[in-house]
Amino acid sequence: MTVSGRRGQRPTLEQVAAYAGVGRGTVSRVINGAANVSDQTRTAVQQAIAELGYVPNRAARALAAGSTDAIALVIPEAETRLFAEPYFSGIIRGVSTELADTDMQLLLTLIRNPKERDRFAQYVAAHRVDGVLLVSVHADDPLPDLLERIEMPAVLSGRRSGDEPVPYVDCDNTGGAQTAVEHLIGRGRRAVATITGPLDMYVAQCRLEGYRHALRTAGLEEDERLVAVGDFTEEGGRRAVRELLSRRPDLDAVFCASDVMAAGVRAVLRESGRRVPEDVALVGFDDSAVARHMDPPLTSVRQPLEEMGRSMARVLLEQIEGRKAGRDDRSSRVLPTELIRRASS
Amino acid sequence: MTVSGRRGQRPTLEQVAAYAGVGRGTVSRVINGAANVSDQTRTAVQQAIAELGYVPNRAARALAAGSTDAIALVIPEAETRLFAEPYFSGIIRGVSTELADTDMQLLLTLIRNPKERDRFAQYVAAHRVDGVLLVSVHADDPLPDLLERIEMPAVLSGRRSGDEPVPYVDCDNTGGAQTAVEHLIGRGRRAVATITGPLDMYVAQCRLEGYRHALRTAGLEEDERLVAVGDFTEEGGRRAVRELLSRRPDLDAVFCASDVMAAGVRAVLRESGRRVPEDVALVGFDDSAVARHMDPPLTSVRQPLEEMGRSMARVLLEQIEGRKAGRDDRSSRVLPTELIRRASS
DNA sequence: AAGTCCTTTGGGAGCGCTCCCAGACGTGAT
DNA sequence: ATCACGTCTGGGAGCGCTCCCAAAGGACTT
Repeated sequence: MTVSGRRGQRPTLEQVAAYAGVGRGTVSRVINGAANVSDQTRTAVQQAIAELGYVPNRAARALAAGSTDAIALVIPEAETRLFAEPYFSGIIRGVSTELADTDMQLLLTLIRNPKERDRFAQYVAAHRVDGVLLVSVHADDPLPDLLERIEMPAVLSGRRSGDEPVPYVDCDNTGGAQTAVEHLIGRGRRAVATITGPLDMYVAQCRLEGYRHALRTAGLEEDERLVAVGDFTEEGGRRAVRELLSRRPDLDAVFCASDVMAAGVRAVLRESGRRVPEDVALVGFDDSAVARHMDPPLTSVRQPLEEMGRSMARVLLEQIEGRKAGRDDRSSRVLPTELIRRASS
Repeated sequence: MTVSGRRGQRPTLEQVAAYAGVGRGTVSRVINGAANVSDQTRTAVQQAIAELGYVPNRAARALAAGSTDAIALVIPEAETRLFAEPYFSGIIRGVSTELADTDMQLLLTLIRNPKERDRFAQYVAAHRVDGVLLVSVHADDPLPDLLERIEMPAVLSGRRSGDEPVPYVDCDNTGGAQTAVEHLIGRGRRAVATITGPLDMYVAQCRLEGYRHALRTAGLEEDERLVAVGDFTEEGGRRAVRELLSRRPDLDAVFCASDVMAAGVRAVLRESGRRVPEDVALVGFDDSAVARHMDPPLTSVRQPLEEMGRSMARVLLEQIEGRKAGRDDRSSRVLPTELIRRASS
């Protein structure tokens, strides 16, 4: 009899059991940390596992147990380019860190078009993953509702609206914006303008709300001519700031809802002969690479991306765990932001 | 009798077979595109699949077939921060694109420390994936050799040395550097300096070689005082350019082996009262976000990241396919770079 | 001494698929 | 009519695990 096993014959549960002189069930119990195993037996099994270098077969486990030990991280492709890169990799890093101690696998899925979305939807519906992490979904994305319907654990990064039904992890956009604007006011600026993101995005609404709140708190006038709607792109920032300058040429500070827009603003200010920060102070949002390398370096609101990633993973794992135990562990989290002060303000 | 199936009872192969009035084997054959199925039967089965919304169970398939339909993308954590971000996400995007038509899954693994590396090594040894994509491995990383030993298909992004034994996909670093320097010379610069990466990295050696080659071709002197060793960081760029300026205050161009170093160089040049590009022309490498947002925008050598990712996936899939068929399909690829001209040169 | 309960254990019965063998059927040659 | 050969098909065996039931044994009680 030759050893079968079509490739790199790894030991199986059965072999470990035989080696340790116990039954299959017992080894399984030891591996899965079930109670009801005597210390003596447990030790013997653990030794057998170590000596044989046994590693459970994931596919077999998944098949038998009906779970997959994998979660998917879904990233809409469009966002990847737009949102400054740190967002993307920061979140991944956090998620990965949190998963390192688990034996959950991280499945990366970029969704570029409706066809791929449908494919993923089907994939998820077939229960190929235990949970889903959705990065920066749009308000009209059908995926969250689909997941809800098939009772697939999910966590969003960011909210689609004020009363997001799906568990999420977000940063305190309102508070971050408010702090930024308070900072500008604290530096003596009085004509503080803002360039928002697209206002159909909740994140943009929040940052605008923070701006308004800061002005109100400081007792400053809220001049609508100081508010311009942008779209998170550099070109959008350019356009918006030109608008602002034409309406209120006396503005002495601009709070941009993203660093990328701030880069556009900076360029236009230079063209118009205004110095930063002497004539116009500038603050951005995201603390991206762009901010650090601008001239002068841009003060910006930092999101705790890595921590957000970790939280997302944690919240998702709890949800999965809870579902298994028949509970309903759904929670969300909002993390604080931090103002990174640089020379632009 | 109620329907069993512990969750969201998806149809199984068996049920499809019953529905179509054929045997299990036949359905399996249709799904896997095997020959020897009459058109009539095939059509009937396909219809049954469509009507029942059948999706094969991956775990079962993996268990029965001994393959996993998944490949791992491994990223050493250290690199994530260092290498400008576009690298990371560009490659991922390409890989993902190429995999979209396959039903291969992409597993993302960040490796932060030796412990995690060992864990991954074990994971791979247990054949939990069909292949591995390694992003920017160091010369002393034991992973490639391990993979070689256990005959696990693998592809590297970048080479560790001139005669890389493991299949790789790289960009033409030498050619890119050469083009960049030729461009500087073409603009009338004669004292062209370079700041290299750490010279124990092959990529740094190549870019230096390209620099040298361009000078030689143009018949310019190769003054060692015009070469400074950097480390791909901004601070390293600062230090290196100060060194260069002290040795050759008359330099009129600098080719930096990375954009990030160029950012440091730019700052030092400004401090020293030198204008870019009037006094000193500047070219970087990577075409990262930093390059676009520098003042003036930085001319830089672009790597076709997305295409590299696609190639990596393709090369790996061929290798996996080949191995299945008993062949040895190992190939590597070197892709061309492109000089993106901006105001800095 | 018999009964009760709890802890610990072994192993059967699948999970849903692929692989492969044997059988059914058809075609053409003898 | 018989045989050989090819094409197509059904279904058994098994992948390595988890789940769960029943049995074995020990500690107490009555």
